[in-house]
Amino acid sequence: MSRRNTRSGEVIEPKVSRRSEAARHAILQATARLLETGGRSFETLTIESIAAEAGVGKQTIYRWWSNKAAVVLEAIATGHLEMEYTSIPETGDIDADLCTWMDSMSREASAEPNTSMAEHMISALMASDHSTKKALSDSGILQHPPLMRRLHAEVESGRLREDIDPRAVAAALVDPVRIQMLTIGHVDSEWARSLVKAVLEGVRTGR
Amino acid sequence: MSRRNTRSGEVIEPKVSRRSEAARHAILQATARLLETGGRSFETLTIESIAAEAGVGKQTIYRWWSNKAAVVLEAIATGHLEMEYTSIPETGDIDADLCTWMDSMSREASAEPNTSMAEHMISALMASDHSTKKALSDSGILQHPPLMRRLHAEVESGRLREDIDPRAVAAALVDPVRIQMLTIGHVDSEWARSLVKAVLEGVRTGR
Amino acid sequence: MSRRNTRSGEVIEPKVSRRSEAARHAILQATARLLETGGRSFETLTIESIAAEAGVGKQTIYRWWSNKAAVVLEAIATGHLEMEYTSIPETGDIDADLCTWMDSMSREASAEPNTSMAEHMISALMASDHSTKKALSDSGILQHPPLMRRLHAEVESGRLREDIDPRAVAAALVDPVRIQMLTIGHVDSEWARSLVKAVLEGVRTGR
Amino acid sequence: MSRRNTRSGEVIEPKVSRRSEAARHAILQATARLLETGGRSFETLTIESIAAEAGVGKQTIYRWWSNKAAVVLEAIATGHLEMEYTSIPETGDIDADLCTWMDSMSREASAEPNTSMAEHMISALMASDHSTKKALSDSGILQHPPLMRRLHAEVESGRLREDIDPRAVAAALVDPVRIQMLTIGHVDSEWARSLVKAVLEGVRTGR
DNA sequence: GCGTAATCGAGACGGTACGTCCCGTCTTTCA
DNA sequence: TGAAAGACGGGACGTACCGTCTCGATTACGC
Repeated sequence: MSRRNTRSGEVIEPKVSRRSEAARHAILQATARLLETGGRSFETLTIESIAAEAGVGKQTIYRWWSNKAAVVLEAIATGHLEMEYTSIPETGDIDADLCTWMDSMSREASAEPNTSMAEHMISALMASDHSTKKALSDSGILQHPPLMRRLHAEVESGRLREDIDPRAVAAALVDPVRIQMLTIGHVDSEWARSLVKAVLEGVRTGR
Repeated sequence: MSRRNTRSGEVIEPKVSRRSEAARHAILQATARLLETGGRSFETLTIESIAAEAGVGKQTIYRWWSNKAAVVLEAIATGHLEMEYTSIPETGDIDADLCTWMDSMSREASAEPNTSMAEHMISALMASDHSTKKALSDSGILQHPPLMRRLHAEVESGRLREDIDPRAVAAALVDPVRIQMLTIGHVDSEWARSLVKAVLEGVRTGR
Repeated sequence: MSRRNTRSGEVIEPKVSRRSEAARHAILQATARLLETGGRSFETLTIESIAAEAGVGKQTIYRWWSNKAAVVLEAIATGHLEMEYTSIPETGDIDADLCTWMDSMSREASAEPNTSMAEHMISALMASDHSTKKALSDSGILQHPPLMRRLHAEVESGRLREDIDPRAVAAALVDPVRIQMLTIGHVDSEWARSLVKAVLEGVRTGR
Repeated sequence: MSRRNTRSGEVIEPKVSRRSEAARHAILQATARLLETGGRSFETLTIESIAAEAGVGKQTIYRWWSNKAAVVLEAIATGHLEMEYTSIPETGDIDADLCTWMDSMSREASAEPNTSMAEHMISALMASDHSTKKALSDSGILQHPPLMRRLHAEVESGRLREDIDPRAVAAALVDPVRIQMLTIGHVDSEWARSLVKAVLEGVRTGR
């Protein structure tokens, strides 16, 4: 009964992918809404709640995403779910700026624990398969863009060395704070000061 | 919590805690077994599987722990579930030692992803309530003891500054790697080299 | 951890089967309610609707019954779901009585089609496995008790032969009507008259 | 239903029914194939499986039939799905012939239960709407043609009465067996003998 | 050493969510 | 424009666990 040949006999790949953009959008939107204002964390977010919020059948989600991690990460990648970066003060004193910035991050996290975007993203990434991880890491979202910008600016004005990968420097500054907040929930000011000092001045002696 | 009064009016500390040490041990043991060789990650680990594996009623778990995170963390704290720390080479060249160490960590993680103890522990900590977090963080397990030992040794031999909190230094070295492995699954050698350089030498110019 | 031995060393069968009679009752009750007054036929009856109506978890149904047919049949067998038999007039004229009885059955079925108990039961039986069928057939419910009673009475008063299995006679009278109503939805009076005549007088000639 | 007018005002019979005979055939064929050798019963038969088996879009089925019952019944009515009637022996002894015939039916049903054509047809009829039922019942397929033929032959040769509707007699013989097999799955020989005796000789005494 | 009360194993219970299967409708593309 | 393909919103499936509960049986203590 079925045919898919041209007159000339070749088999043609169907155009297909009649995927509904409306449904896709509704799903990502709903995911963002639930995580941002629906009182859901990544763990308590469910496929069913997304489907309900989006007015969509569950199957429509399962058809295009392998699990909720994939949905959340796509919501992040597409900007439906916006990352919130604590802004870094710009007094010119990089030491002080980084310390106050870390304190701010800690304070914000303490205010409403277990609901930060970073937390959602890390949970989602941990639950993802390799290819999904790759895609998002390439996007650079993990690198804390505001910090990267500041580091680049400092390098350009000659206050920071240019022979060290700024991505590594950013990681050295931000990841300890992230881990601290994920696991302990807050950051000690004194500890933060040491961290900043170590990265800026180096810990090796005798130079 | 409950106290009983004798006829004579004194308040007596209840002997209580007829808690079965055998059951407690069996539960922590089973938890360790499931996570280490049972093919379970923290997410797929269930209270029911622990109870079954331990030959214990579910209630016995719920009676003494508030959730599976608490069980896992106690298993870690008591050593039933042993943390595995990639050992740091000791060639005397701290730069090279840290770089090869990071490469080793990456290689091990790539070998069997999503099953490292660190991952289980972070998941468990994220799922815990505040007091449980506090208790474990105080134990120092998060600080990577081998690295702390090495840093202390270097400080003592005068090769590293002693005016910087070594816990912060350890975090600056190990947490970026942890985050990288949690989220991306592996660590780039070049990036690791930059990280080590930054922390050891500092990124500030013109000193 | 687990033990189940007496002091004397024998292994004891646990008393168990702590099955909740309340739940069992609620489920059968709910099933009956839905079929009788809930506008549900066997096909449109769902396990979920039963569970909801009974205020019970789905698992509690699946734990004790293999499918909805088993639930329905148990509801019938235990009397939670009562069979409704059109009553047979008793004018003494067995021919006329049976004919009016058949007409009544047809009229009732036409009134509200697809909802008679007989229909539910046949559907349920068709969907059952062998052992369940056996159990219910042994109960005699399929044999139309009022008709059986009448036939026995007629035999005793000598108006019907006693050398023929009354169960077969009942079947010869009632099953054609049932099939007719299941498949066509009503019964033709003339056809019914022929049926009664055939069974009462026999169709063989020359006796 | 729709008509078109030409410019010249004449009413033209629409060509209509651009319905694809090939599709129609493929659908009925597929239905038959699935029920006969595809291991599907009426309940487990799905529109989607028919469409897939026929290489046809689902819509093509829904366009022309109201539900799967209608498809199945049309497959029966058009002979795509052939009814299988156990043949009646012809020894001349009508009593014995009917009894052995019933035994054969029972034996066949026991061989592979839940898959007989009769079962499929009854299920389909139960699920149909009134008009569909009417159409099929008028076709006479329900009356077991081989039995009807035999009864007519017996009447013609004067061995059976001609003043009783043979359709009712056929029903009295075959429907109890059908019900028995639908619900219990087999037929007891002794019971069958009684059934035949009752219908042939009648159950009334004293004539 | 005897009664009593906490703890134990077992697992049923009311629930929530899972991921799958179909339903019947709708939309797109092709011949 | 009919038919194939199949995405869509929806509803039910049967399963896995949740955290609570009840049930004897088994201690270990205080009298």
